[in-house]
Amino acid sequence: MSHTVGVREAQKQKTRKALMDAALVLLEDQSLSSLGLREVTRAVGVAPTAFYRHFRDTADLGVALVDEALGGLHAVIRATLAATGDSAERIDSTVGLIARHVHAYPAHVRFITRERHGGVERVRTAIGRQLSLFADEVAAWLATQPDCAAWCEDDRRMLAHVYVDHMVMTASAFLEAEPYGAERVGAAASLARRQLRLVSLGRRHWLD
Amino acid sequence: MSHTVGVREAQKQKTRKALMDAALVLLEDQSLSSLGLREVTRAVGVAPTAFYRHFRDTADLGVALVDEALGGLHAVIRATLAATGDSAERIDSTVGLIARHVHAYPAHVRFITRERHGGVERVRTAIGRQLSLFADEVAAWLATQPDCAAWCEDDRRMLAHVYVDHMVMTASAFLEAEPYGAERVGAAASLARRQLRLVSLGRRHWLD
DNA sequence: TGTACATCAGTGAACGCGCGTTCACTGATGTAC
DNA sequence: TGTACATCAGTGAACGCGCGTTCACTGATGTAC
Repeated sequence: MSHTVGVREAQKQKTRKALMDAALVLLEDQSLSSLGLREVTRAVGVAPTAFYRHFRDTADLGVALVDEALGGLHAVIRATLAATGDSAERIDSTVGLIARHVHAYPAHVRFITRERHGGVERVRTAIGRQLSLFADEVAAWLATQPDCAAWCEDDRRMLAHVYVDHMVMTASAFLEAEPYGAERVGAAASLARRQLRLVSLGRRHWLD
Repeated sequence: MSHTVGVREAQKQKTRKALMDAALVLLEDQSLSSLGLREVTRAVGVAPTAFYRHFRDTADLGVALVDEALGGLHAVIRATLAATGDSAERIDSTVGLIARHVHAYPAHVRFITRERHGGVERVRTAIGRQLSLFADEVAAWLATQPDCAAWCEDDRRMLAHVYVDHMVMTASAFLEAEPYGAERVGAAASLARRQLRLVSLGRRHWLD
């Protein structure tokens, strides 16, 4: 039942993707706020004016990058939450998942951590909205967990917030560790696991 | 014994400060990576070339802003750690302190959260170094606390890291809440306090 | 205290350059019959 | 299947503009005697 797109539309999507990929590379050592439209088209090998066929401006491209970077993670998060196992197993597999994701999509992760508090409002808002949706999903899942069922809604949101922030910070830590080799990546993983253990302990004794 | 600086040196420092203040204002809706030297001098009302009497480039100005924003906080942190009181009192006063600091220096706080993962390496490094020093101080203090004395050094650094990250995140949350009024600021404070309570509980049961 | 010289923060003109945006265009793809 | 017209992704020239950096300068402040 897949809709076959025409040759023209396929080529258009290909150029659009090329612009987004080139932007991600250029954003490795600058912020979106200083990214030039001509830089991006030059990197792709198209005329500067071609940019306007795809995006209104670089902020618009940034919003598209947010969707590409975070849009697909909702399913991953839901799957991670649905997984079974005791606390230690869940922590290990979650941290492993983050490590693999950062390794597979380093430029996307860098973009998100850089622009989360960056200088382009529309992009900051887009990232904030996605992270807020992640927190919603985690909070809804917490409501189904025996140990949190009795918590007030606000406290569950607080904890969900902690988990989401921790995920972003851990991804960022992995990114910083990568260039220094496996040892530093392992240290980042160990740090992340112990932090999650601390949170687990706090969670277990929240209603004491 | 205070050294009296000459008129010329005093005037130079005044211009330097004016450049830094103007930059902070301009950085409220852009990143350092796109801040122009001419923008800054225009805002101050000096010739573009005057900039070079104070800074090599805008990255250099950024590093100076990092020192201005974070350099003075070491004493504040040490004082906060040295304060007495039970866990709840300490949490309340710490969160209150952060709230007041953000209210007093919003532009500095925005600058730090924006550039912590921003596009200018030298500035990122300068911020990372300062935050790492904060973590050192917190870790050293934890070593003096009865409940953490038996922890391994790595675990104390982990917890110190959590406290420092939480401080930065809370400052950023206050900053985002401010324009929406006292209610949102109060919610941010409540969130921060409960997160610290969660950490306290985890800490108390770490060696169980 | 007064004088003669040195220092140096800030000036203003000039430069080459890349920027974002406009416009009319081209030619391959899509569509109707 | 073939033809005639419409669509539209990408082009290339042109524009005015602000950028970072250079340079020789000015004139107030500092210093030595």
